[in-house]
Amino acid sequence: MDSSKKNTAAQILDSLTNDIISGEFSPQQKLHIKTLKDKYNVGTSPLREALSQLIAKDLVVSENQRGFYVSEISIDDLKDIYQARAKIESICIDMAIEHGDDYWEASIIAASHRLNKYSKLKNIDVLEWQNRHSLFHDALVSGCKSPRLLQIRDSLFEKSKRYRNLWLKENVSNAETLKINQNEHAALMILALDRDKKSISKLIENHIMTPVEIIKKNLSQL
Amino acid sequence: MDSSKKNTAAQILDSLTNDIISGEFSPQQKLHIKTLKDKYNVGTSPLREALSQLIAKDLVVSENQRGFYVSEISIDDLKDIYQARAKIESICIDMAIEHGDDYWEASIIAASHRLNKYSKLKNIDVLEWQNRHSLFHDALVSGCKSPRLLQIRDSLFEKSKRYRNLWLKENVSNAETLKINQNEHAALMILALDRDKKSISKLIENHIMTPVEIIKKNLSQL
DNA sequence: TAATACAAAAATGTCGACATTTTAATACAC
DNA sequence: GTGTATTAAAATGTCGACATTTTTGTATTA
Repeated sequence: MDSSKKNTAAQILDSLTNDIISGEFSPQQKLHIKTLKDKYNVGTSPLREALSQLIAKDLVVSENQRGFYVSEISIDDLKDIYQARAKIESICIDMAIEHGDDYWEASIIAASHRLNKYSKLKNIDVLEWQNRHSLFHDALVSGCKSPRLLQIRDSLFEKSKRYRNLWLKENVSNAETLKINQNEHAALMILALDRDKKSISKLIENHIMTPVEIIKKNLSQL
Repeated sequence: MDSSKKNTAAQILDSLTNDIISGEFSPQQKLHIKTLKDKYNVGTSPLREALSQLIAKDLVVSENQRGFYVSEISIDDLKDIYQARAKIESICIDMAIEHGDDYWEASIIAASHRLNKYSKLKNIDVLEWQNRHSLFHDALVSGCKSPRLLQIRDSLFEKSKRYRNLWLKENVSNAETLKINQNEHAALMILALDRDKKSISKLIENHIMTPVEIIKKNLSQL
């Protein structure tokens, strides 16, 4: 573990980030200083430092003298985040196609294979599937050499997890949608290797926007 | 002033942000806690909270037990930021063209007029020109209804200011480049009103990338 | 002279205390 | 009973102190 090298503030930042994204703390929930101090066994300073960073990451909001709250979620925000993700992902892939070399192509083929094999299993562990799924999409954009754009991509993905997780609490992916999903992945790989910017741009935007409607339904039932 | 409503941490955040972007603190400069406490007349907690947020904003980096440093700048980073800005701006304008209404169009025309009039003056105050320039570009993207994308746009612009300001220290815009610049602005307006996505996309990317070469030269002389 | 070891100084990161503000609980008036 | 004022309780935000780590400076040795 390199968490031993991290200071208390950085450790709590990780914990808090995780607890917010996973939904352990609900949207708009008040985050009492005292409660958090007890929960994580820390003092005031590192806790507030972590909260400060969460404010900058839009996961927490605060009002002077009125404390901290988990930032709210909404259908509008859900759509906005996924829309932004779709656009950014499209740019990253576009740049990857421009700059990607043989290693980039190979990493896509490899990641696709790993995802494919696992998707055909009978009992799919959702976590493992998600992992391979993420790595496939990472491979697609890995040819994009812009650290800033990739960082923006990561940050938006992290934010989208809040919605995804809230949804996964009650849902497990079913076979039919999974199949459609896999077909899209196969198409994405082919278009990437063909360096077909225009087609892949449309496909990736649709691909990313797909979950929105489903999450939207489940979200409005809360 | 509503800074009276802000707590100490938020106030120092503003000051520090400004002092880093303006170049008062140099890239990679060490930020001693003690020195900053004296400079801003504050205690440890709010100062460290502000620094924590600056870390999240990539303006400051820190290593455990080794303190805080102004994050470095480089030609690679310069290019990356401007490239990212160009892509994001292009998306925002694209979405603005899709969703913009009469008010959007009118605001572009108005902002263009204000920028035009001022650009023709003999003695141009750089700050005022920059202000009108920003407002013109803001008007172009204002039809884009995505808060997240606009937020990303702002954040990238803020980061780019570090390079721009470092450069402005020694340079004043000259008449020739200003004229070319103005022609591009005129073209941008026309293309926006014509809703010509494809053309405006190329133009805005070039327009944003223009300063890079000039800044690059000045930067390598430091 | 260079390299290492040791001691002193400086700097970081964490804590708990305290002043201030907000929230709640209670009493009072209408 | 409703609404307002008052008081008590709880929570926030800031500070300075302190333990720990890093850095600097000096002396020692090869």
